[in-house]
Amino acid sequence: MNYEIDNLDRQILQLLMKDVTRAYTDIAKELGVSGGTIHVRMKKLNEMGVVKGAQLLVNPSAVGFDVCAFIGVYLEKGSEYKDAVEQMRQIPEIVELHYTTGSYSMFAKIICRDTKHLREVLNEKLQPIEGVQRTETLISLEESISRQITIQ
Amino acid sequence: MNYEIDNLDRQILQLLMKDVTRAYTDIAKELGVSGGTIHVRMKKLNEMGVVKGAQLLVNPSAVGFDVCAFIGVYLEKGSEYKDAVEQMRQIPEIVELHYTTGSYSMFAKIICRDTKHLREVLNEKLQPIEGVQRTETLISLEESISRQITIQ
DNA sequence: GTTGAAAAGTGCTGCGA
DNA sequence: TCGCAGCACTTTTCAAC
Repeated sequence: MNYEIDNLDRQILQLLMKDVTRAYTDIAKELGVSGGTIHVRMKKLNEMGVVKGAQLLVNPSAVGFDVCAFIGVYLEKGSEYKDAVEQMRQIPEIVELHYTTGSYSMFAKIICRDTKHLREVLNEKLQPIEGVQRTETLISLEESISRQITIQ
Repeated sequence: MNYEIDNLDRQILQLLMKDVTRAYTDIAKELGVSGGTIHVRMKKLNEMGVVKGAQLLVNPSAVGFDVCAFIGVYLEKGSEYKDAVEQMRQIPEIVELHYTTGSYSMFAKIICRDTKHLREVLNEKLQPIEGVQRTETLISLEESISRQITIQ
């Protein structure tokens, strides 16, 4: 199951990352291969875990989630990381969690309805987690860029 | 064009956020309405900008992008923000950029091939931008959680 | 591994309630 | 405004190269 991604794979991915609704036959035409080939490649990329499906892009503020924030978490000991992750997984407001270098032990991205909701999550859900010493909050006032990587 | 999102809309969004490949007719069955209704609602949500299409989920490390980092950027003056954003938009490695409260002026998420690539982006692309005083880098050693918000 | 066409399923549009 | 049915399109599959 180890397969090197070739240039055709990368081209397919790049085109689909730009517009995932595009038809395979259309992509096939642009790249000069048949629609079946695109299908076979995408199936392989899915099975390999290179592609993890697709995601609906929803504007959070349009559904009532107006506050985006980043939380730096200090743990008492780094070894408590695994337990803390499991507990943070139970907090649906956390959309990203990273184990990072630097002064923080962990770094989370969190999306809430409003500042009151954010305070509730911080005080009632995050801070009570065992091993969490303190947190630092960065509130995003504006998301100026949001896009995917360019793979070639 | 101002329309309140009702409960049916939220249910449709929640189901599609979990699995965007799911057929409208299938969702219709679960929610007890017709397939046409789902289509009308999704069309409305698209026109309203609540839904901004879909995105292919690619595992960055599988395509050779192994380093994910967060960069806190200090600007000399906050007023230089707009110009700086425009220049940072030209850096494809930056996938997210936020204007934040706290000690940083801006906060960026960046995805690179390796640490050498990261250093190049920092030294040759980011630091030379006018108004950028200094930067702080947090490297993500592991992304433990990555998901979407739960809207109800 | 790629191709081309056939088969199955889906999204989309118009009409009726 | 919502639900139903037909049409066009796409994905998927498969045998052959």
